[in-house]
Amino acid sequence: MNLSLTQIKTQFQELGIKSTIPRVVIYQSLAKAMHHPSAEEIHLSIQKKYPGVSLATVYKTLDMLVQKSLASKVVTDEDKVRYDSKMEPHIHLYCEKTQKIMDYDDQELAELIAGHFTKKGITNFKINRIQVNIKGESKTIKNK
Amino acid sequence: MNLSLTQIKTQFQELGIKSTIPRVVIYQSLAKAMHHPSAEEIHLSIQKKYPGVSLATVYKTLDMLVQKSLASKVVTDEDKVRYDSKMEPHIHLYCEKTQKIMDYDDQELAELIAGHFTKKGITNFKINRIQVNIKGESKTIKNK
DNA sequence: TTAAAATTGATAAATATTATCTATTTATTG
DNA sequence: CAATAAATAGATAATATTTATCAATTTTAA
Ligand SMILES: [Mn+2]
Ligand SMILES: [Mn+2]
Ligand SMILES: [Zn+2]
Ligand SMILES: [Zn+2]
Repeated sequence: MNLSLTQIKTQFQELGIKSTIPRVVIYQSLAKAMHHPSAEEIHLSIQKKYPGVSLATVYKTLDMLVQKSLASKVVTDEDKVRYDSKMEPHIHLYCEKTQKIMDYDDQELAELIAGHFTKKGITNFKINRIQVNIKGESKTIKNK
Repeated sequence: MNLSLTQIKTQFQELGIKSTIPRVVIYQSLAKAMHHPSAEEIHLSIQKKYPGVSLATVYKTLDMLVQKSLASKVVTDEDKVRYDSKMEPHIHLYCEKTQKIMDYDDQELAELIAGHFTKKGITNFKINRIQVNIKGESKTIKNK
């Protein structure tokens, strides 16, 4: 999602988030990224245009965005958290060869699962969110 | 799962794993644990009976068990990997209040999802494993 | 413009995990 | 059972990621 600086400032204001250059730039970079970047990767991505922004600020801003529900954490087998600005429920495909994460939307499956738990809930547990993660291998088309 | 030392030794032999006291004890502790322990927790749990075993050995052994498919990693929002010796596919319930992980078996749901992807596969992706994680709150019965 | 409050960046500290390396242990052979 | 080669363990250093600290700067509102 390519968001303009003014779009982001407006969004921040609505949520009571104080607008600062680091915050806006970090959120813009995350929103544009399609690859579920880590804090380090976001820090690198803004280095050229905004060399002053520190890694600590990137971490603090990402935490804040998660708190405000503008982003979510994506954990993987690597010892490193990645972030996602796509907040609509969706499935993650983890490629075990490349470690890449792809988004996958499947409304039909979402409804299938939701329906299942509507009928047959879980005893003594209040469901807030159901995440489906699929591990496997992405087939690159251009081979052979 | 409560496994005896001889049971474990036999299992190791079958898989070509060299039997050592640390390895057997670490695997036994993991297999007995119901709470998806971290390396640190496993290290603590064996301290009394086997004070010599180092944390490095716990990490190395857990990696080996994952490699040999006797255990799997469980990642969470905490910056710490947890381990699971239950290798049959199952669902994890994450309590957002207590950070506890519970196992939940739902054969019906597993078949529902499997059936869905049999009919309607994912383009350019080979599915190896489907994990369903449910986040929410465990309702303790004894309140009120 | 001023001032209070929040945020930043520099840096130190904390955590979790991995690497290194020698001593010990294991499994195998005679 | 003793000897041996190979693998593993434990001690500890190093690495990687994330969090905490705190003075200086910036933001927002008055
Ligand atoms: Mn996900
Ligand atoms: Mn870490
Ligand atoms: Zn995503
Ligand atoms: Zn489990």
